[in-house]
Amino acid sequence: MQTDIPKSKEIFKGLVFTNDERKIIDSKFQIVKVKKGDLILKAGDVVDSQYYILNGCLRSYHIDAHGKEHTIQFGINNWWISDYTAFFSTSKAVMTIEAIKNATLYKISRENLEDLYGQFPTIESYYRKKLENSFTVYQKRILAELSQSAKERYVDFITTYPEIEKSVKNYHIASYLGITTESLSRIRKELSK
Amino acid sequence: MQTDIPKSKEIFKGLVFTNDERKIIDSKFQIVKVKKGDLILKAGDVVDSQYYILNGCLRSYHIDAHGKEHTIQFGINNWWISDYTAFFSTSKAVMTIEAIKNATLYKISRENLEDLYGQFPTIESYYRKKLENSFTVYQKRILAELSQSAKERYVDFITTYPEIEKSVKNYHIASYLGITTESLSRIRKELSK
DNA sequence: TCCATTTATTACCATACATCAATTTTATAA
DNA sequence: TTATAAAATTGATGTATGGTAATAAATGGA
Repeated sequence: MQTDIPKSKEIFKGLVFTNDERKIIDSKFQIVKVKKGDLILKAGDVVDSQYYILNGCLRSYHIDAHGKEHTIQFGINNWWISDYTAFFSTSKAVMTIEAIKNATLYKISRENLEDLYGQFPTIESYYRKKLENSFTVYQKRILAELSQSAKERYVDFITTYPEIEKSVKNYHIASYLGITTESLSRIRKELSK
Repeated sequence: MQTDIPKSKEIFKGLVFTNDERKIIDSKFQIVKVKKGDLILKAGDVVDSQYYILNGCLRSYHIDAHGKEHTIQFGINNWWISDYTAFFSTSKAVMTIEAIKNATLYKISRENLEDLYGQFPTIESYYRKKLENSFTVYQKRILAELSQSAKERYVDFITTYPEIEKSVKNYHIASYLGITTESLSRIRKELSK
């Protein structure tokens, strides 16, 4: 049995709320349990929610015109995941989100999130920082793709995200780095020397 | 002589303010005129401002470990530019920002911007949307780098940003696409057939 | 534990883009 | 307008990564 920690305590770790406030916040999130292989979102879907990952592992990927998968994001413990492009613009999903391992998620709808923004400025500020941080991560990734070799990007990846490396397949990492699984295999061989 | 349009009318085109409010807002921005070749920010600088581009053309670029330049962003008419990674985190700049053409900018400091956030929720919301939009643009660029050839990315670039193409050199575009100027030249030859 | 399936590796060859070194074209300033 | 510098192009060659196919290793279910 899991101790019944309020969702708000898990999600908004740094923020302080009264018990009454926690009740309001907790009521906006819905627990979703998914099994390995499940898709929580498919390209073309309407995206009206985002997900806090309590545990497990997921990835969001795009399938290009040639049918190839490109991983945009992995998500583990304490991360958020969604198709944010679609979520922000209320357009249809271009990403698919798949559970790589069984996972427990807290789902919140755009509507409920906007309610929280209105009631709790600290929550709005929390999401703003999250967005600023994602922006920074994306910019670093663009620079890495422009300036580094596949080997360098792989070493950076496993150094920066050792926890993710444990949970995902090499072909997932390859699709994140933008190389084939064969090339990644050759890189790994090189590095093992 | 230029008609004296309030800065706030240029910058926050969709938003409605009273004359008194406009005075407050306008007082937070400072006009900066730069000449072709000027740098408004250098790698290593403290970044405490961002810039609205009234006219002209700028680019922000990163110089990698091998001394190569990688353009992250171009900015023209009505765009914003800064080293946002540094601006958000109050860390030192990793980007250099250069005027490609003479330009007129409206500069706002982090402090003044936060004042405006406090006084005008619509301004805070304006910047949030801007950030969401940049996030989306970055994600598209990551996907393009992962899934498209240099030729495809070049065609997309000149189709999406015809105004920018007019103002910048081919080697600027090459550094944005992540290829050499020689490769871009070959791609252009191919396309002209 | 064993079999079936998934995942990773390897070899061989192909291709996109990089590098280097001219050379030509275009822009700029005296 | 001419001289000079900056930018773009071209050719020859190198290299990183891709594609295909076969095999090996690891994983997971009966």
